[in-house]
Amino acid sequence: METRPLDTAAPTSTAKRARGLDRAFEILDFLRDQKSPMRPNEIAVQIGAPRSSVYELVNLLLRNEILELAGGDGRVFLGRKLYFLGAAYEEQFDFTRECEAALEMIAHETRETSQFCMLDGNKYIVVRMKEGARPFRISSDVGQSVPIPWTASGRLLVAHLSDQEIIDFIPPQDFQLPNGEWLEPAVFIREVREAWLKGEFTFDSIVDSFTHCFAVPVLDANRRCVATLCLVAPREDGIENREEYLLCLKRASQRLSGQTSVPPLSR
Amino acid sequence: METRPLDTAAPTSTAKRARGLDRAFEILDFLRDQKSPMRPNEIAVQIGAPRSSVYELVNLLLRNEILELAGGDGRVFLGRKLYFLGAAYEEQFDFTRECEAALEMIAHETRETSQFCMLDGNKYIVVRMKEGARPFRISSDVGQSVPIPWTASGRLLVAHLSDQEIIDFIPPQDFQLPNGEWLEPAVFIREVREAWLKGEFTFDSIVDSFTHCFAVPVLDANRRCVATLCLVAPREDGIENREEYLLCLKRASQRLSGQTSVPPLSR
DNA sequence: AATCAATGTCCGCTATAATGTACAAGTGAT
DNA sequence: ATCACTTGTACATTATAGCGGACATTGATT
Repeated sequence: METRPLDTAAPTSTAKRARGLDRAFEILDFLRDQKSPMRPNEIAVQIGAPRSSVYELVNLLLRNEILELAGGDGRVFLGRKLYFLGAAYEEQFDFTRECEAALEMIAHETRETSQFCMLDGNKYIVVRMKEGARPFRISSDVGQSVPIPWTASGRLLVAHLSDQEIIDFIPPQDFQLPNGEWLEPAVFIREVREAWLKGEFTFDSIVDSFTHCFAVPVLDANRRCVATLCLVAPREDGIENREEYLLCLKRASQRLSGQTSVPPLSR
Repeated sequence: METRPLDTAAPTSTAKRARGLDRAFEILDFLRDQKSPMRPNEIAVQIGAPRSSVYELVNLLLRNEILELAGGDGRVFLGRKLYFLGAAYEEQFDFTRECEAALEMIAHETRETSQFCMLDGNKYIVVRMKEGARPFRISSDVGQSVPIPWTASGRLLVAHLSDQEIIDFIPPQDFQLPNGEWLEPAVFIREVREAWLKGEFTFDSIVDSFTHCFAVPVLDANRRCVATLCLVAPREDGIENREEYLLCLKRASQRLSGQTSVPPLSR
């Protein structure tokens, strides 16, 4: 019926005149990232957009209650309407309940921190998290965007793409790990394929130096990985209980997979 | 430092060429209302927008993951990104936790159904609800838009507006009650003023014929009504326990009011 | 077969939205 | 007092986004 040109979702930076809609969502994403109200001018500067455009868009978004004045001094932040729209999404694809139950179960059996993760555009994000029995400082907060190659889940979340698509999909600079080293895309892709075959991926976290990460895929009706369940454990614990932990994760993911309540992956 | 032109929020309907952004959010609101995936063509027809425009916008929104393919046959629905944005909003104005606690408390003390309500544009909506001990069919679902004059909470939610602003704000046809009768705007306004003075409004529901509704305001730091707590009880129960219920509601609202976690009302 | 309605695509026209630029006002440092 | 900087507003220009309308498919109904 159609085949989208596969625009790589990237808001394309080279365009001379950006489209209002794209700019608008760029603003929203930026605010989400900042996690705090900002002034239009500041937004314009930071996202590298013309001031006049940003002012106009911000006013439009305010009118629609997509943005709200917040924090005084003309600062704006994400608005109530987004909350309502998000709630409507959640209601339609009601994965949160089962998801919460799955995390609960994992946390109960393993006493470790467990997470439910997805892709947001071309980044990885933690959608829900359940702290383990002895909580320790986890590097990635809920809702924080993280480069895909930095994470165990990342190996599974792009498994439905071809090699070339993976290359095109992930921003090149995201292959630079937090320690400065570069991860060879070919190596990453090999890990992706292996992870998909085994239905799991585990490694010592790249982001910190004391945890071991486990990830297993959550599949939609078409057996595509739309999300992951993962588990973050202190390294010794992780190594020691490896098989038990993996089994637990897989049991949980099995229960989630294929449910109609899991949102399908487009394309 | 500035005074926004105060654009009266009206999405201006007379415009010849609608702005893409407005159309886009019109689509999103429409989908929220429908609560199910729809085809672009159908959307265009129902919201009375040019087909070509809607197709273009839908594609743009798909690219940004604001919409997702869902339900097959090219149907689209609200997308994951909206969920993420909504979550970010919720985190910033973290009223849900206290709110949930307040509802819990009310439900526990009264055994009746309690709700947390706000304005969504120029409509009333139930943001959260806690079913009472003996749940009965409540007319208004969570997330459903309802005309302001139909609800007890409506009397409080517009209390910060002047008479004229109230008239301008509420769509004229919303003064027609579900039974077909017209509520005189002047009468409504009088009720608004009284409700605000007493810090409460109660009446036999207009929407159904067997419940009595109680509403009390939740105030922000500027003492403006940004939300309401309300309680829906069978009529006899409502009349009988009137004072007790009101007291309970007011205690709960007191705890919520003025918290920084309550989102401020713009303008 | 023929007709009609519903759906998706394509393309040219033009109203207008995005932009650059100039201006004004406030703030703080020197 | 002067400069540098940040923030918000106003306006003219032009690239383009929204629109109308033609066309192609499909599937149901006659």
